Amino acid sequence: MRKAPRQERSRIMVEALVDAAALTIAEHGLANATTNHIAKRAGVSVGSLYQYFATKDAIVDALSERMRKELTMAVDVQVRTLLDADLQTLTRGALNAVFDYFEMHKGLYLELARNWYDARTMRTVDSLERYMTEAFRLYLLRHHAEYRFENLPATLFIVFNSTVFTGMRYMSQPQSHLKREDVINGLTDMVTSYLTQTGTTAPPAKPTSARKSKS
Amino acid sequence: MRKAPRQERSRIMVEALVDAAALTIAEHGLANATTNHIAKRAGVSVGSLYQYFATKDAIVDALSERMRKELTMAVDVQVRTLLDADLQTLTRGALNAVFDYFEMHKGLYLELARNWYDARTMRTVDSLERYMTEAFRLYLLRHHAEYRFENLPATLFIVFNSTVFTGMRYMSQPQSHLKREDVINGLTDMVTSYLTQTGTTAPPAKPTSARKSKS
Amino acid sequence: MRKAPRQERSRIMVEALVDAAALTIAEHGLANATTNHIAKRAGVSVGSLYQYFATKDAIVDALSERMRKELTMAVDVQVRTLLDADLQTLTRGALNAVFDYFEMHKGLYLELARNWYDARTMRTVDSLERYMTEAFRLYLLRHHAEYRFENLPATLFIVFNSTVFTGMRYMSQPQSHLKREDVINGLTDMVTSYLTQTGTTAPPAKPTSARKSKS
Amino acid sequence: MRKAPRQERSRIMVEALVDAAALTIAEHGLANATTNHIAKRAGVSVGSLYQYFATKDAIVDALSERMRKELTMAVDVQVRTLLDADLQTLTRGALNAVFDYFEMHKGLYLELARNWYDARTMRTVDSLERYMTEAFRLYLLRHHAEYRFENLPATLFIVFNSTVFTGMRYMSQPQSHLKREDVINGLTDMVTSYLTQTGTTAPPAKPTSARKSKS
DNA sequence: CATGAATGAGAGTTCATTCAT
DNA sequence: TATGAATGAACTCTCATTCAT
Repeated sequence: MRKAPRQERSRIMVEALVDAAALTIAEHGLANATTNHIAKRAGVSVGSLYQYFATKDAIVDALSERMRKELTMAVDVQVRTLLDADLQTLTRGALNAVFDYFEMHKGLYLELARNWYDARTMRTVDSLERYMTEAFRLYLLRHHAEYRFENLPATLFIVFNSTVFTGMRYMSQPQSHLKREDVINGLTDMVTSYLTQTGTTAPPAKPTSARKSKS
Repeated sequence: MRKAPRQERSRIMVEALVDAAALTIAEHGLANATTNHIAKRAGVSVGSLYQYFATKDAIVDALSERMRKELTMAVDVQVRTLLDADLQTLTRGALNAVFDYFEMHKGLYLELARNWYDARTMRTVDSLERYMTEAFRLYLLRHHAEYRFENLPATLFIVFNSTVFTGMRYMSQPQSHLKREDVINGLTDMVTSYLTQTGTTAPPAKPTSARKSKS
Repeated sequence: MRKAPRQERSRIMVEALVDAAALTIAEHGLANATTNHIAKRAGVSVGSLYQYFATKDAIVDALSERMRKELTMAVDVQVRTLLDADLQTLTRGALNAVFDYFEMHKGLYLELARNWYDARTMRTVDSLERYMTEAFRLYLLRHHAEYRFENLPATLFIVFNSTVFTGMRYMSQPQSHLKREDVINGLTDMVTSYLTQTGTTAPPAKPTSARKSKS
Repeated sequence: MRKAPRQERSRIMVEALVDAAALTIAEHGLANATTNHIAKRAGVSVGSLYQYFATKDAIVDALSERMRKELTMAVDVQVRTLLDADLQTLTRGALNAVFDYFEMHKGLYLELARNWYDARTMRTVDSLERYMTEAFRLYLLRHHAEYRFENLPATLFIVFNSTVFTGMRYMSQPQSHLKREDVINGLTDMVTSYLTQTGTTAPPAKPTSARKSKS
């Protein structure tokens, strides 16, 4: 089966290197993961590493990208399955998918997640947010009879970040006195009640901007 | 007692160094901020820096600590003032305090916030969370007639992290198409509706794993 | 098996670095010999130095070790050859070997010798002492008809240190008004007369310094 | 008694600093004793230290010098007392004086002694050697009927260095299996037998390299 | 293409020395 | 004079990156 020799080999090498990067970062932390560590772990020389990645950052980027793809896929599966379920079920499903994914790679991508805000990973977060937001938007549109929003982008931004970061923080703690189930339940409740609420947004009844939100 | 002798001078130097650290970190990022950069920015020599801080980490710790104190204080003022207000007003007040604080130091502490999960800053986050959680708990107890919770710790964990991280993410973006007001309103709504909801927590009425849920 | 591959190159580099260390230490003194100096003198970068030695101390250790091996070997040759010679001949032979060795590397290891007492080189001295002591002990046992000692360990300790340090001091002086031959002769006489003496050890006949020594 | 204010104060300060240097060096080792340590230990500021000593080395020099003076004095007392005693008694007396001195300051000057060969302390050793050599020479001259030497300088050089360095090495060891008494006795015997021997110096009666030293 | 020895700028930290108070 | 905060050159060691083999 000696087809696709070049490209195939190359792809395998890249995968192996990203794997090694994941392991090394998980073990030593992002800051202490050296290119030599990674190369050795991948069973190749540093020289080879630089044949496939121009820069150390390029590897981390690739790892972020892979994480993004996998996470997206994991959520996507849930969302497709639950497109017709009610909001609560969908939310819980999506959250469970995310929690599962992180737990599956226990600590593997966690260190990466910890550096979430690195310029490097910023792109990845943005991309992830775009996808999730879009998915959620589609769901909401499909159920437009039930939900109506004044400011959909803001709502989605809030829902995405609240759930993702709270989940990430939960899983970042060595051990928590909270049970995973409770966190997921809480988040689900919060999101559900937020999205299905009947009323009252906007400025406080300060001097009473008196929005008679009959809408 | 001459004017501002020993201790005063020392305090000023420490402040200057922490300021410089904040600036330098904001500009170069936490990882690339060197002790020499910081010292130079503070207008002193590295030697002086090490006269006041035993270690590079010690400076970052000091900066974290300062941020924690200031943020805590900013929120504390709001909370005390609004102890008798309704939940929505209180939430909005607290959120505004946090947003104001960060905007006041625009980018100053932001880079620090970005590295939120560093082992170093972890302590600070924990401490902040403890404070905020306690404040919120007191408020809720004072209004126990109105609110009742099954799992208060989980609820508070979720509220704290959702608001803080969403706010932080919002302000981390160079520019957003969302208006600050919208984000604050959204968060406020979400928290309010979550805490005042009437029902339904817990496992979905999943007919699956055969929970005898008659639903 | 190409010519001198991995291991050979590595061995050469190590040798070159130890050589450079010897030169640098001889020139600047142990305390002022920096890793950068040593690397530069060896014609390589600091990085390379640290590829072969984990620590600055590791180089000095290697240098000490080399000195120990060479010195031991030099003396060993003499001792084996002269095992059946008389004590005077053996002593002179051993001393000449040591003097030759140091003169051969004129000043090369001298600075190292000067720091003889460094914790670092202490081990080396101890090892050297053990070897020489053992060699001498074997010689004495072989000639037990002629020599008899009350306190052999003490005797050997004295002989070893007296000859070695006196020799070292002699060679440490930029120039001396004494001739090498005279020093060696003197030491030989001293050792010989000490080991072949007939009598009188131990505390002086303290009470009554009136030692009946008719001599 | 307010006489000699300037000079007296100055002398006291110098003493205090040298004392502090001795303690600090004994505790931290010569290489790790900083001027700040020494000044603090002396209860003054670094600035003051530099008022009395131009350089860090100057303090070490002063300490060496003091050691030299004290050691010389200690030996001098013995030598004067024993000028008419026999050689063995004199030697033992001198050795005991040296051993006592070092033991009295257990470890205080030991670290300094360890660095005996430092350019810095070289002078001191030389001076000490000159004194001891001279004292011994006087003794020998006084007893010229008994002792006669072909090469007095070489003999004295050997005796001085053998005894001093062997003694120093003995006391440098954390603990030795040899008893102080045995070492002193051995050295005494060695010196005595060396100086009172009847014959045979010079090249071995080697028939070998065939130097027909008729010359 | 693979290798891994070599590079060297740069990081954190120390400490002898100075000088304004 | 005494002080001790300030200095900054120098040190050890690291690691992303290159290039001869």
